[in-house]
Amino acid sequence: MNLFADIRTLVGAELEAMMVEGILPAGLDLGAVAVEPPRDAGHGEMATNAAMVLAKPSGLQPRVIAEALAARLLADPRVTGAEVAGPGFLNLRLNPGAWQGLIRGILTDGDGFGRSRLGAGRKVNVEFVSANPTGPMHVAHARGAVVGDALASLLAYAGWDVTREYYVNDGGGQVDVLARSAYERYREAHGLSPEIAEGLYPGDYLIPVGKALKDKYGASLLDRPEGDWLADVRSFATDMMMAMIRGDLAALGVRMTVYSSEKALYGTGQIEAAIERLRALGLIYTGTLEPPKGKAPEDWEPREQTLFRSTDFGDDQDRPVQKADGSWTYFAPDIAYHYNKVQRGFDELIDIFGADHSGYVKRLKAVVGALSENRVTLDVKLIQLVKLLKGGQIVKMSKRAGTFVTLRDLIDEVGADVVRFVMLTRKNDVALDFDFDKVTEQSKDNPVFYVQYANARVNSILRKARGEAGMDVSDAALSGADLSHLGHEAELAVIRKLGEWPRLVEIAAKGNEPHRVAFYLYELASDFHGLWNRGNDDDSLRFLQPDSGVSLAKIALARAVGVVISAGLGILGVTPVEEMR
RNA sequence: GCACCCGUAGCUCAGCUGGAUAGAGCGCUGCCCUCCGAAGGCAGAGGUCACACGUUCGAAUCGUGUCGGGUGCGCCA
Repeated sequence: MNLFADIRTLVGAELEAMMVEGILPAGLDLGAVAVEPPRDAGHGEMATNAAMVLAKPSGLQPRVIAEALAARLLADPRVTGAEVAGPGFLNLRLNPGAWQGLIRGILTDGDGFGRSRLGAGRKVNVEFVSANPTGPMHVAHARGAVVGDALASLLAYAGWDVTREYYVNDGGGQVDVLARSAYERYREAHGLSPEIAEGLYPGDYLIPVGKALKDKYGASLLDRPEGDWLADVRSFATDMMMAMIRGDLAALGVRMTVYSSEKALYGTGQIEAAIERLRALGLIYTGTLEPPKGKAPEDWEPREQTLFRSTDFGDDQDRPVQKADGSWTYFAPDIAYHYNKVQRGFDELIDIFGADHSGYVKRLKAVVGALSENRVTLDVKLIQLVKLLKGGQIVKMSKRAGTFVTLRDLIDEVGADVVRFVMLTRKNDVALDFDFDKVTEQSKDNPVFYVQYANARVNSILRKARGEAGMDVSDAALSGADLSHLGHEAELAVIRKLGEWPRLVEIAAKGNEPHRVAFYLYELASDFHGLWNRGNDDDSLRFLQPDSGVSLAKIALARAVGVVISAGLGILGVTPVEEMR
């Protein structure tokens, strides 16, 4: 149920009829006609730009179209006002009954109110997190994890068939470093002093890996050349790291559908096949790159390499798929991996990357386009940095010094719900300040608290009605309420906000922008708190009334707010609280 | 040098495939409340949307250029 869509349908039908009747020229494209909430509520409840966008193609004055359309719309019982304003807007007022009916729709549909078929069941793959399996997740990963997870939920809610995927980078040099680091901890477990050389991972989290290696292999790996143990230790340590990361993700409430392995692509011919496919398209050649301008490496020497012609797609240079020694660069298995996703039948691919991967976007988009004959789109969301603040100070993080803040630390300190909500209070391409002091504060400054508090108030109303008044406040009972009691402007304002929810879901899903949900929830909570506060001055605006019929209608409104907040928080992966403590 | 992102109120940020007088929170000013419908409420001041040109009936939004900040740029992933 989507009132904006309903009215848009009405407007479209009337415009079609006007074309049939010759009032408008036939064959006009109505694609740009929109029905939206006006920016200023004083202008009305809904506005359409139909007259303005059709003025030019029809050769008519906007006012002429608008007035003709207005007269027709007024014939619909839902429309009680239609005024031409500004450059040609048509501002509509709706029968209060139409808005009140929305409440009944929300109570009937529950979580389904706002669900959309926009995605039309198209298959989308959201690849996110993909942290290297070399240590625990830290805050830099957390934001990408939350954004990816919420985006996936949003798209599912809006009608896409969503796969959540983690690409495990277990095939490169960094897992060899992991293995060597773990081996030193293995020696340590045998009472030898570890030699954590420059470049190895010094973190304590590898101590248990060393012990586990000792449990499994005893002393059999001691004093053996690297070649004897590297592969085994690598595989063992990688598995333990992935188990730890899965635990971190679970603690954050992030679900994955699939874990794909980079290593598994090697030796299967998939990399070669993907490269050959590109070669057939004329996009792979052997050549020598120019040294980078500006900052040329000191040891630069020209080498002949296998290159991908990404300059054809706007990249600033072609990109090597093979190193000078003939082995694959990271890019090569990634090509194969994206080819694999294309072959699995996805219609859309979304990659969530850290902002430091920005240089990687063009070549990947080029690869996906080329390997799918432009059937599959790739959208890359770059996640900007998170700056941690504590007591007004920036918390400095250094991977080398081992002083980075792990995701677990963060969750232990403020809770997964707070981490998730706060990470979604910015759009992804803007840096985010995460202020420990603010996010745990119980005040209006803290959006997490403010939204949760609204939901808690809804539950408080339901509890009281059930307890003190002994009312039946099941959704079935509430949807039978006489909603004409909800006629006050402050109440209608909340209802109108609720009416925007289905529209917002579609807008957010179209742009792959889950943060819009968080902002919407804040606004809805704000309107609801505003209505609640007015009850302090005006008894008739309180939710619990002496007249049980009136009470039922007002409780229905509160419950509808709770339904939408719960649905929204569900998309964000935040647990709605029943009660503030 | 090139590519990508950002530049909106004193501060932190929204701004819905281009729409009306550009919004919110904090901070500031004034009034009210401080009776658990508690963890404040109401109102007000405050902006050449970095700058210039262009497209359009209409630009914070699209295009080009300039300035400022961030990130990245073969043999790491």
